[in-house]
Amino acid sequence: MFPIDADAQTDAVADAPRVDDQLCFAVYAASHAFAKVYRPLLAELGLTYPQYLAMLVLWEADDCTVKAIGERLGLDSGTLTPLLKRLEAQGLVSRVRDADDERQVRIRLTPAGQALKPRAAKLPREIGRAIGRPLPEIIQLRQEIVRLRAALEAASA
Amino acid sequence: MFPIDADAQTDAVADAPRVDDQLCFAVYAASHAFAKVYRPLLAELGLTYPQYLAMLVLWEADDCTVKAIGERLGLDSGTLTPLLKRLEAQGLVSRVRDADDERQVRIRLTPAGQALKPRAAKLPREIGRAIGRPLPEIIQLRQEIVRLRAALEAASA
DNA sequence: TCCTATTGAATTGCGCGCAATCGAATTATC
DNA sequence: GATAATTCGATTGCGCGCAATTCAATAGGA
Repeated sequence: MFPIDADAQTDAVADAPRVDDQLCFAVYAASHAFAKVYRPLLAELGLTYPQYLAMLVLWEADDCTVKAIGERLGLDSGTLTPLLKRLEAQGLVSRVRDADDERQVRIRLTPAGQALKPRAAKLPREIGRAIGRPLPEIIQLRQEIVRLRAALEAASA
Repeated sequence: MFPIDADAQTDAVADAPRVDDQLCFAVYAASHAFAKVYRPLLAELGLTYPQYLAMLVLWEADDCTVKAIGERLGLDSGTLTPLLKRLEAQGLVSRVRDADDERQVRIRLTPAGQALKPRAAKLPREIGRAIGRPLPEIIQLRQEIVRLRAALEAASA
């Protein structure tokens, strides 16, 4: 028994771990599985999954800078700039340079972006039904994954 | 309290959920956090994270078809074909059409690909230390995430 | 046997995701 | 106030990840 990534491998030391035993792979596969469930539902709103995450941030706190969204989601400008431009092209957000600090670009919801909120709000509950497990369990699982993320981020810092 | 994706939101029905409360986001962020920890370690081996996953499959069972790797990792040919070509370009695998069924392409480790195995085998344990939690906990967490993935895949099928 | 359906890869197109770099704007130092 | 360092965002390049299409090879049925 070794503390191998996350897994229960018990074989000889020189053996490569089995992919199915890896915690990292379990998380990787679960993330893809989530995306696969969300994709068709989000397609009805004209959003991709990362675009949905950005909209979640804005629905919670409108008028953010790109940096603020990036910190919240863990994404950098190389990802967010084109993503936000696509949202702008769809008429869901506006992108204007801040008058006080022209380095910053403020992202604001348009009326169309606001209008999407109630439709999006119905979405997570549908997913919740799909998971089909009691809510307290789900909440606790989320907490443990959040702690896992924190430990990993501490390790890579 | 609603079964919202995965989260503990308690606000009014019309409100969009908060991103931090979402299980899907926790998993998404944890997956990125894993990638960030693995990336510099894998860079020493000249591999990306998905390439590492493909190599794990091959180290466990050499001489696979593209389809077999895809089923194991949940990836399709659009992702795997160029990925495997890059591994071939690095001299880690060979890609040859099966003589019996010329539709299939068999992927085999080269000596260089085999030689990478013991170096890669040391990797997960380093990560395990980074996580810094008792192994039984980790194993149980992995199990729950595997079950979550299964529920999601059942829902999107 | 011929015809059809199916299967396995490859290809194309688009959208992340990140490292590296750049340029403009701001702040700090002198 | 000139200079240097920092900050924010955009850009480029590369590698996934997936949907959709294409093509060759195989399997099945009349």
